[in-house]
Amino acid sequence: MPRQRTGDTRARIQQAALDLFAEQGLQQTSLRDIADRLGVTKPALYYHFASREDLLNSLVEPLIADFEAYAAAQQAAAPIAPRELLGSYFDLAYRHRALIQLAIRDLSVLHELKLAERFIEWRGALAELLIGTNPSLSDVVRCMVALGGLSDCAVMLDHDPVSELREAAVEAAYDSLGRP
Amino acid sequence: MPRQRTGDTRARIQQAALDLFAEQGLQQTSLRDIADRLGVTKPALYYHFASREDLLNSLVEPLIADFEAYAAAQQAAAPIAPRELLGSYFDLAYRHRALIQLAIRDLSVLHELKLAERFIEWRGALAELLIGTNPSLSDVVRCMVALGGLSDCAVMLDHDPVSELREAAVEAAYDSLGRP
DNA sequence: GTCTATATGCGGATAGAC
DNA sequence: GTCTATCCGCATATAGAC
Repeated sequence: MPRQRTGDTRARIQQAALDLFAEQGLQQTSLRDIADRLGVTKPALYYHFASREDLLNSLVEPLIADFEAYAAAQQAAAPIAPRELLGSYFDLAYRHRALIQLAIRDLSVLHELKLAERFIEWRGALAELLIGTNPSLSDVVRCMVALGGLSDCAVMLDHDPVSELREAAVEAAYDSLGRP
Repeated sequence: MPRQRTGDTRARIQQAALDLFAEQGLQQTSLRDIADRLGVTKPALYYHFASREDLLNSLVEPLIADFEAYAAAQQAAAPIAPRELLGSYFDLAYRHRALIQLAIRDLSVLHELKLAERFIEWRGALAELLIGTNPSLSDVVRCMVALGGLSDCAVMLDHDPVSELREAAVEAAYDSLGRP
């Protein structure tokens, strides 16, 4: 098949960046690495992105939008059955597993992209839907085990069949909540 | 109080390094940062450590030794009641929470320190004690939620009273295993 | 859109004086 | 034990030709 006509360079840069980040980490990947992978020179990248940070932001924007919308939707739909919330949270994490894997592998990404506070916000909102506004220490612990476990599984076991993985993860997370 | 007489510079460097790593991440902390914090110059550090890597290794050695000994001891003592294993694993993680926090915040630390394979080994050994040698996907998932949740709690909720935290975390982890 | 050439700064690391 | 001075390499980023 023929190469696409034009305008795909920006997207190719983004894909090369994601690939390299996954292979060797974000901090360890320079603009030179990205340019080399594409067979162009560094300055070429600056035609498509104003700076390294600009490139990074363009990669994370979709995730931010999706998480933001998800948190808002869940809050609007409250109260929700725990199992349902856990399931949709698994789906969300699975959908963005590539970037989350990156963030897990190198959490300082969160700081570099100023995502840390947002993540805490989103997580807090979900936790409130699960365990209310005045949780005991035990509630907080169970919630952390449940939500943390879900994203861990979605990200680290993604070579297994999704549907089975989802079911097993939701079940384990639900059990960790300790409901009778 | 008077400054300590001598010989504490090495330890002061290590402490400054740990503080800065916790504040701004390992990759983002240069030898210059460390030297500045102590009010000395970079070359001074090289009198006490052969290289940056040498400094890093000196920080992680105690953790390695402790984990190695723990994994061996647990394997030797098999079979162990799950609750007991989860509890002692919590204690281990809590004991080393400063460094684990670092590793969690920036997993590439594990690669930089060649700790990744060891961690997988240790975790695998513990998992085997919990779920045997031929686990189903559901077993693997539950085990990941349980062990991951324990260390998450030990590290991220360490401002709460330890004994209560430990009890709650072990209980949540045990429940996530789904034993009847 | 992509190139060559270059500016500028910071990283780890060493030599050698005090 | 700590300093000043310095080397080297690689990072991001820009100027200006094609």
